[in-house]
Amino acid sequence: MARHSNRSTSFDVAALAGVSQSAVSRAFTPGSSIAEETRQKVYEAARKLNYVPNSIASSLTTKRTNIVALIIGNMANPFYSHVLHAFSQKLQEQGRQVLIFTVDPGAESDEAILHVLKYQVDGVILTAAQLSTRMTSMCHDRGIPIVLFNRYIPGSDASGVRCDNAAGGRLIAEAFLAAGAKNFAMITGDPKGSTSQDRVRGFVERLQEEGVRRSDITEVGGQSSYEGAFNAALGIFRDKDRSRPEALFAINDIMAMGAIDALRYRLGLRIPEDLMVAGFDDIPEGRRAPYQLTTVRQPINQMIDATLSILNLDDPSSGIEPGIDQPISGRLIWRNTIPVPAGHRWETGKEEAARADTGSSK
Amino acid sequence: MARHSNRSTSFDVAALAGVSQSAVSRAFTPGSSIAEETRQKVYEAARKLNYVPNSIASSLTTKRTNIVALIIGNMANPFYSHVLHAFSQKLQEQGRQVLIFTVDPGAESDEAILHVLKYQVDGVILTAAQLSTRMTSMCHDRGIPIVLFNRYIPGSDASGVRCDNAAGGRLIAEAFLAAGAKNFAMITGDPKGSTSQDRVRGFVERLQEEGVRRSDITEVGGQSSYEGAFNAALGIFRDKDRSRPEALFAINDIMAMGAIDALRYRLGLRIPEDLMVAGFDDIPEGRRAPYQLTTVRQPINQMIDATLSILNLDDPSSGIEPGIDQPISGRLIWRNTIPVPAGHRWETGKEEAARADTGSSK
DNA sequence: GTGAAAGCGCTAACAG
DNA sequence: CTGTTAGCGCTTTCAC
Repeated sequence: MARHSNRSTSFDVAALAGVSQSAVSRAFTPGSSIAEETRQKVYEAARKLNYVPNSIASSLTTKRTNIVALIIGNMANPFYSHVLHAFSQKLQEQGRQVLIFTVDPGAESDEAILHVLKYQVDGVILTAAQLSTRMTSMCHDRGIPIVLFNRYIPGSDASGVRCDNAAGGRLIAEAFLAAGAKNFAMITGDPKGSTSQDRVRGFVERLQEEGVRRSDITEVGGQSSYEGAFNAALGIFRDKDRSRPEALFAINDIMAMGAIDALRYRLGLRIPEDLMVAGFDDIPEGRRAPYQLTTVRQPINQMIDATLSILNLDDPSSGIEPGIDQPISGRLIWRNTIPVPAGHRWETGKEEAARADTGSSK
Repeated sequence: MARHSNRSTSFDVAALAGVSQSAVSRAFTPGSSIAEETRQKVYEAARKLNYVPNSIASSLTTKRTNIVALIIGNMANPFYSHVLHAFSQKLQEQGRQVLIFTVDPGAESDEAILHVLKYQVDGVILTAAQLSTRMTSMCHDRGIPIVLFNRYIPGSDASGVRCDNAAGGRLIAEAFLAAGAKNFAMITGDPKGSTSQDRVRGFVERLQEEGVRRSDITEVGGQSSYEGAFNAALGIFRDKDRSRPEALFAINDIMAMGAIDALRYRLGLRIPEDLMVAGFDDIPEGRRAPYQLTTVRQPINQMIDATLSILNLDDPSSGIEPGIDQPISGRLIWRNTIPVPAGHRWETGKEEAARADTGSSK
């Protein structure tokens, strides 16, 4: 049987129901004026023919595909697979679907954008990937709203939604300081990405305010991955020349997990006794028993809502706002990879609180 | 600025280039007969106008959207996020994109299919979700190929690609037996899913062949999730009435990880000394230092290739094959959660071998 | 409330 | 090789 043999159209349904084709269209368009009686006739005919409206065809006239492109640069980091899941769910609830575009981590997504454009998507969300200003303006020109999730292009007119990464970096520095650390190490992510840069910057700034010298802060790249951080950690702590850091900040949780495993299983270090560690993101994986990671929570649901609201999918006539970029602040979640300083009263990151804004958004 | 203000069409390009509109169409259609010179003229005009062909419009005539629907029921299991990533990458290489449909784990995906149909996708891949035979035949009727990934509907005409789960279950049983276990426990997944059922069946069958009584095999549901298995493990091993199992089979790796953490961190058990554990899937996460999970590797790249080949996206005229269902066998990856039986020569699951077919498919 | 008719942006014969 | 001409399946005026 050849494909597309019997895909029935609104004309077929119209014929069967004894109405005009436009009546069929109306029957399936919420809010259009049609008598309940005719609508039922149409529905019955449609059911008989297994008719499903062709939304591709309708988008030709409506100029809306109900498809949102999600460009994602690092599916290996669970943080982003949770983000993807959350977006997909929320969008589905509004009758839209996510079209995925994967790009290599750290790669330019300019080429991807070109493909995105072909599909006439209603909006695009870009996460964990680079993008040139030229591309954002191409989207703007065609009236396609684009928002950078957890990323921004300095000096661009593209909107961005992100956690206040610099402030988060400061929070971690603060925690280390309170716990008495004097020597520090960082495992950084994508050196070109603003996310990693900002976290690093905040962290270092806060440390420097307390008189820590930059030379007392070791810095190694971990490629934003578990494996990369695993090796990076080995590199830092094997090096006998340096005085051993007492505190390690991995700029995201998945790297913190990799570092912790390397430290424990390869180097036999105890955490936090021998070394304190912190991450960033607060992915559910970091909350698990072996890690109990102290971290900064990204307010993911808030960020997603903000993204969707900037996209403003419901009102295509609204036009594109000039880029807005309001960082949302995260908060420190205190678990077990930094010793609680004596006499210090920290907000605890116990599970009651932990559920507040994270994970599934349902 | 209102959206869709200036999306230029092939007519605009044609006018600027001084050719007919069909020439523009040809210029962007690989393999169509057009003079190199005119093609260049068209390209130049297109560039000036920022023209990108509207693939939605073209699909109206070609009957191909270059979109493949992926219905996914359990994004929380890393196995499936790896699967998603792999599909997306491979499909992208062929110039196609993945449209995501998330359904609640274990839920019927019948409603999702209805939405899929609207988008006129070229094919659908269904993973970790239930589907009625009625829906598969609806797809068949309209000539949309559908393949069930790691799932099958007994007695259905839908094609399926899966690991030989029953055989895999037997492999685990075999390993436990070789290591001298006498009492067993299982943590199962979605009770309605064939995947969990088959793994359990193979496991139990093999055990029974060796004279193990069904009553010596404890069975608890773990909801296919880390957390579910964490709690399930606690339930099994807290119960003082039962003689404590010596071997625990979690029917997927993510549950094995949850169980291991519960056992170690809550109950203080050592693995494999106090209890041996095995999983299924061979997700990269299970290879990490804290787990070193003995498991059955799903030949994910083979499975993906098989799926794509059944979908046969390149040849829409071919018609849909009557359901085929050829399980691909997985192999046991021996790591550290089952003690290696003395004198037994097992194929080791060291990393050289581990890279053979798994993870990124690049 | 309903039908007729004109497109949406593109591809696919069909002549030339 | 190139232009002309029909549509693809649907939405949307516009009369009635």
